[in-house]
Amino acid sequence: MTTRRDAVHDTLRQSEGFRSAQDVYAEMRLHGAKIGLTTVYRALQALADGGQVDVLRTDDGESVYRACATDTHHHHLVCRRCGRTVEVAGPAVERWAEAVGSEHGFTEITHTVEVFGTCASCSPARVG
Amino acid sequence: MTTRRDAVHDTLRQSEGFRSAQDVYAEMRLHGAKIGLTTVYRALQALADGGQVDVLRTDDGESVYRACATDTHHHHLVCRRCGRTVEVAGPAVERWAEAVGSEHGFTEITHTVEVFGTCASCSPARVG
DNA sequence: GCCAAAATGAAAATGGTTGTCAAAATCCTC
DNA sequence: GAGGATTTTGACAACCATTTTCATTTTGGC
Repeated sequence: MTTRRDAVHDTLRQSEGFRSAQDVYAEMRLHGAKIGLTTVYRALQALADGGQVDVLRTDDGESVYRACATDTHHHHLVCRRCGRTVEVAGPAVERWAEAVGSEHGFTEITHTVEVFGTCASCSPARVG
Repeated sequence: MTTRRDAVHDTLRQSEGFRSAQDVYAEMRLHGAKIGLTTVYRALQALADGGQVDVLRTDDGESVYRACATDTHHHHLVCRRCGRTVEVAGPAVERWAEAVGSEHGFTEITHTVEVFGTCASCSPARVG
């Protein structure tokens, strides 16, 4: 058996960064794995559910997964002109979110943070 | 009617938080506006493109828009079960966003923060 | 008024993700 | 080890937000 989940997890481990479910599926097929798309999705979800992989959404709304290597949670700084994205860490925000949540009796707190700005390359350029 | 874009922008201004394109569309129709879903999408994109509205993705991968408020800036703490919303201020976050932005050479920094959690009334203990 | 460019919108297409459900694999019980 | 319950799997359809298409309408200039 070796549940397909392990295979999926394995494939993800072999990848450097984040991969979409479709990517993982395609790669597994390339390697000759006999697996269905549905199963890949389910495996990924289960893995994410169990905390074995990290999930995040791309700007396209696509979910991408990464084998849990660095559990460093981070956010994105996005240039509103060129769309360039920089990954940023924000321990202060994490703490703030937690604090604000429990302060109001909320539990299982998660948060979404998006920082928009105009990057250096676009800033000096004339606007409009 | 000059451009439907103004109508869309207007509708968005009347909303407190983030609204999905579909929401905006539904609301406009309720108000009797004669507009198509396609146009709402296009207007929202143009608005976002011009920096008149902020965009972000929900956990569902749905795009939500908010008119650029220059008023009192605050964030929302949303219960993922009952949808209850609490407005919260986060000076620490504001500073963090600014710092992180300029640290990477970004200017005109804005940010969106949404905190999700389970409120006291919907505590996990009751989940069955 | 007329023509050209832009805007509009209804419907169809797109595409990632989820649901369905029957078949196959696995586990448990005897 | 056999038999049946349970879980997993996967092909395919269903979903649904978003995008594209394309013909029609509106806007603007002359």
